[in-house]
Amino acid sequence: MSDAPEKTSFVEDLTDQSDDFSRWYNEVIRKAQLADNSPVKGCMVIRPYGYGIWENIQRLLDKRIKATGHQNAYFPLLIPESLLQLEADHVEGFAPECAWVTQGGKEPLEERYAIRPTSEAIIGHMYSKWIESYRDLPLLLNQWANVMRWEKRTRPFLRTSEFLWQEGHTAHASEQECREEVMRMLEVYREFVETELAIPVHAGKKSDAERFAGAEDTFTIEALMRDGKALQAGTSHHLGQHFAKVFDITYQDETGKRQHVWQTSWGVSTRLIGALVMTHGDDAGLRLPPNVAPIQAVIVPIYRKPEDKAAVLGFLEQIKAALGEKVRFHIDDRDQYSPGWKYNEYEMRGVPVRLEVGPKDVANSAVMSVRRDTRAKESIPLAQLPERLPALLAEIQKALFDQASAFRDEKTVMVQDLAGVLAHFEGGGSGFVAVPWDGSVAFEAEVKAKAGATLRCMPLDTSRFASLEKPGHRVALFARSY
RNA sequence: CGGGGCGUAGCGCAGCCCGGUAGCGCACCUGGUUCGGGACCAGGGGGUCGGAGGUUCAAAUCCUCUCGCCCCGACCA
Repeated sequence: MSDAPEKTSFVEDLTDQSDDFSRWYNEVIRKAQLADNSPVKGCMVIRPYGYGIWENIQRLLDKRIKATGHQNAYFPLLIPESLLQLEADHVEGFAPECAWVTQGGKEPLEERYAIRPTSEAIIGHMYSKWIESYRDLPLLLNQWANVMRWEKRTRPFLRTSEFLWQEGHTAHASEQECREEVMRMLEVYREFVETELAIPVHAGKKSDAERFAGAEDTFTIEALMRDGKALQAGTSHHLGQHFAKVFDITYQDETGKRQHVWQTSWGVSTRLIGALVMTHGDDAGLRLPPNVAPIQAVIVPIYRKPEDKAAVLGFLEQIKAALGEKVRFHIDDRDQYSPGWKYNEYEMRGVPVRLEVGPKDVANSAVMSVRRDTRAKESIPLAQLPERLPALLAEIQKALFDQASAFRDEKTVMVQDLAGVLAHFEGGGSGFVAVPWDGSVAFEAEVKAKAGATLRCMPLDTSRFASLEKPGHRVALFARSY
């Protein structure tokens, strides 16, 4: 082992990231069994391992959504066309990518239904019935659901025709309260994504050009993938009173006056799984952050002789008892695969820690742990395992975040003007380019036309961009993106 | 939706140009030996060539249409 030639990858048959990042991405998703293509265009099947990540995302985010006062509910999949059309910008934004139900059984429908591309319309309609008094506000609902957008170009997790997400929809009595909610949920997303997914993000405001269809303001968290492209990882929208006016969502205030509510909506989707893959993955495959990894530690028993097998399997019982519910572990005792095969398999699937248990370990009453991220080995005495393993997982979680942060910072450059932005991208640069921006639409359009990069956001935290401060300007981050 | 590429066994590919009804590697099954970084030997199963139509005595191979996937672009979580 230690005297063997240093290999950067033990995995065969996986394209290197540097050779073809897209291909690497598709292969990892397929080989790690996160998802598979289905017979329906742009629709993937999320396999148990991929869905396990989603379940962990759901669990950890749902806790935060509830902790901030929201309740879950469920609204219908189908939205009558007339409802969707009420908000002009909204329908203009989404109609081109709606799938329509036009027939029920053998009868054509009187009015066609859109398969929801998002639920503002149907929820707005219901809110108008439920909200009467200031005492009914704020109304804070969230739903976990699937939505469908007829995308021209799809990619597993990043852009699928059908995807899973949560969408929060809230109604408030005042604009200020509404804006506070928008920022509160943006912060929930930022904290969640950085803490649980170990993905550093820039939280900021979208430009008018990049805003959500029908929103007054859109805020976003922007992550950076290993290939230098940005990915919008979550959004929080200030909807103002647009939807309230068209859906007639009003309440009587303390003085008996009729007022329109102020609304927000916010969501993250299964795209986060794609972000996870592209933020942490390496040439050997996935590297999952322990907090969301379906399997945090895989135990590989090793034995040769029958008496070794009995001893090892007996020792595994002690390990199981010691670990209990402390970590999500899996014992791979399949006989048809060699230990070496299993090492490679679980590294490719991104399991954070591998625990090797062979005769030597049994003799020492210890297990040999190997980190996925660094391949660092450490023998852990059984007695210390219940303490040491969770600590090790926490170290890996932090290491992945630190590594991604360092990469992101290294790939964030500062320039002073439009020429600087163009020079960066035309010179083959990638990543984020921070620049003082006066709000000029022409500036934004030129970057898009010449460099293929868009304004990802105007970061809220500009502390790191102090050198770009300029009167009448805001710092803007440009990047090529997914 | 525009440009390009590709659909042959579960996966990766060859065969197609010069029609004669499929082959390789891995995977899979059985038996045995193995097992601390993708083990080895022997035996075995599996496809009618994305789909539809056409040309032909004969089509994976030629023609038309269609569906899907990948890459680049425009649009978007």
